[in-house]
Amino acid sequence: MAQPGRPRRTTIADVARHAGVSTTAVSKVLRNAYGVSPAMRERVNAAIKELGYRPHAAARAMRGRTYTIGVVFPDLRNPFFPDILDGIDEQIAGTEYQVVIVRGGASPRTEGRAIDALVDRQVDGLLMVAPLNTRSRLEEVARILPTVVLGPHEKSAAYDSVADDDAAGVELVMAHLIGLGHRRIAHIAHGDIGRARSSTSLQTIRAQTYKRVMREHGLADEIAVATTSYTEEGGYEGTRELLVRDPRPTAIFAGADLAAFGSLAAVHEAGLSVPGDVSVVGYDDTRMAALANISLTSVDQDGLTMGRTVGRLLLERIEGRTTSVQFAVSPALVPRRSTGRAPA
Amino acid sequence: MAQPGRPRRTTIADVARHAGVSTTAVSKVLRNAYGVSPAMRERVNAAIKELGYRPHAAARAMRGRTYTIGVVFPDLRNPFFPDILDGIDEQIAGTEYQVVIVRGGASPRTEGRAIDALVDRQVDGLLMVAPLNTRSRLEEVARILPTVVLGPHEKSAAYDSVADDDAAGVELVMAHLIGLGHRRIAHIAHGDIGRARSSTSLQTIRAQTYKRVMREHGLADEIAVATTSYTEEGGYEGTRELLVRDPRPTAIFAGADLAAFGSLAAVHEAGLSVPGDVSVVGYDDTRMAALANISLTSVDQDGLTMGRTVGRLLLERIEGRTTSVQFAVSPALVPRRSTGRAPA
DNA sequence: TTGAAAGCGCTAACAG
DNA sequence: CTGTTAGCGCTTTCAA
Repeated sequence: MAQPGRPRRTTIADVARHAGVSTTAVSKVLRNAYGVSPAMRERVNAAIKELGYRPHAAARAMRGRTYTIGVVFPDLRNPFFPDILDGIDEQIAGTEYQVVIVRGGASPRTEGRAIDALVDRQVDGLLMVAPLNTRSRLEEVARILPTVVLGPHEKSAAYDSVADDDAAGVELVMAHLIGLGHRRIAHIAHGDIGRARSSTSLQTIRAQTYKRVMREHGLADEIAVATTSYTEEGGYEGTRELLVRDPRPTAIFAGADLAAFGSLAAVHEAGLSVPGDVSVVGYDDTRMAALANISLTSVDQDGLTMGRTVGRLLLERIEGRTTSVQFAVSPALVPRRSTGRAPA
Repeated sequence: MAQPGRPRRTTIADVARHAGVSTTAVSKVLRNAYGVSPAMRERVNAAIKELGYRPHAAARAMRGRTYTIGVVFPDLRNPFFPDILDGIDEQIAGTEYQVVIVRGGASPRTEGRAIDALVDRQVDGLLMVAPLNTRSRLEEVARILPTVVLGPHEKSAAYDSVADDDAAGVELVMAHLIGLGHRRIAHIAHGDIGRARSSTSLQTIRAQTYKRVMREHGLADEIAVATTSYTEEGGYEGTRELLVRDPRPTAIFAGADLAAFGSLAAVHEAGLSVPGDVSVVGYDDTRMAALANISLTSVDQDGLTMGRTVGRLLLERIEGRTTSVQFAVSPALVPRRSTGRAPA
């Protein structure tokens, strides 16, 4: 693995020699630690610049921090996720921290390996997005390192959580559809594979709220759920399944934009028009939803704000906060042309 | 940062004590190194399992490898990127390696910082996807660690490269459109900001090939390029710009699906039909392109194969290969309903 | 085949 | 305010 002629890295010893000071002095300057004279600081910084010194992360990790924040995403296809990263980056800009992303995959097992990998690499903070692992597994990790969980509606003493108020979001959607005269409203859900305590997952809350609102409006008999996944394929398959019902639904509420895109495709393929025959609603308000030819009614859960909040909480925990906090972000309905009055 | 009561990690010393052997022995077992008796191997493995030992990555990094492969993506919104990761993961499955992803951002400066961050963290291998930094900067990095570059058509002695045969892909698109009778074919390009040697970047090659084919067919006067970016916004803005031309183009070839989605939106917004008034073509053949209501003609560059190739090359280099190799992946045209005969 | 011991580059007591 | 020094957990000579 050693490249031929691979140059030795510059170390703090080199910097110290160059500046005519001790390695301790260099270390202190690097960490902005207490007790360095301005003169020394200047000399050290000059030497650092001259030698092009960069701290060796592994060596730092042996004693202190890695200045690394690990983020576990279930997958990278959801266009909503980059917004979260933008928010985090905004918060850590100006700090020495670096965000690294790993994919958790679709099962608790692969996700567990991703978590282990980050723990082994001594990240200073961990963000779990829509985790599949059990709450107790997450708490175990949170005891080892500062952890924030995004998605599930959980109050844990061990980690912070940030979540969209999914119940409120779904209520907005349902009020919108019911207000347009729809009664046969179907839902596309994301299967809660493998997660032991699923009652707090965002997908479960969305599905449960859908059912509750249907019942509250005397539409219990019209409840129709296709449980697939929050992906294009999931939305497509789920919609095909729902459209064969007789009478067929006049509105389809997909739990995520990605699924709604698949849903739109299936509706068109069935020779039906949107919203003339079927209204379609998504969730996430991704950029694609706003495009003129898609114009998908969706729920904006403001990923940027979520990301900012996550970033801030993580930095706070890294700095020593041990009390746990929860944040709920209020969603907003963004009505577009994919929803209209129910057909007569 | 230390969590209260944070449990000390199990180390090889613990394992060694538990198994009644030396730490050297444990280390050797962990690395499948030469010179351990089966009996000892077994005892050590048993102790590892019992104690739930996991190697400390930073400590390993001080002497040997980190078992980490770093990937730098310009952004995470391009739905083509996850395919690449799938291919890599397939190759490294079964090894101890872990892929970590960092975002390089839209400028050479932010991308440079991302590279530095991975170098500081001693990754064992680096994949640069569609890099913005100069070739010489990449070669500098490649001298430090095994590097593969995906996207640009460059032959470097320092790193391996994998690229789509973009010229061939564009020729397929152009032949398709010209075969349908189009003459006023416009192109949406991605601005090559900041990259010193841009002649090898995939976006430049796509744009250059477009121009060349136009000239070869006596359509030099019809060349129309809107240089924005390979994003929804870029495609939207670029198309609006192109549609005001008089006479307007009958076909728009966007350099990426993401841009093509924006293009479709702009065409619809202008009250024009696809492909009746304007044909639209993308590049990447993402999942969304295949959806029934989008049905975008596109070019499949097989991200999965690219990812597999990248993964294999990286492992080879980590294992010691120092000669440089180049791979070109042949693209295929996937005609769909977004293209049709040119209007009379 | 096995183990003792010397670092890798950095941080954090602790002394001066 | 500054420097000396002892490790962090692992890999790797080098002897036994």
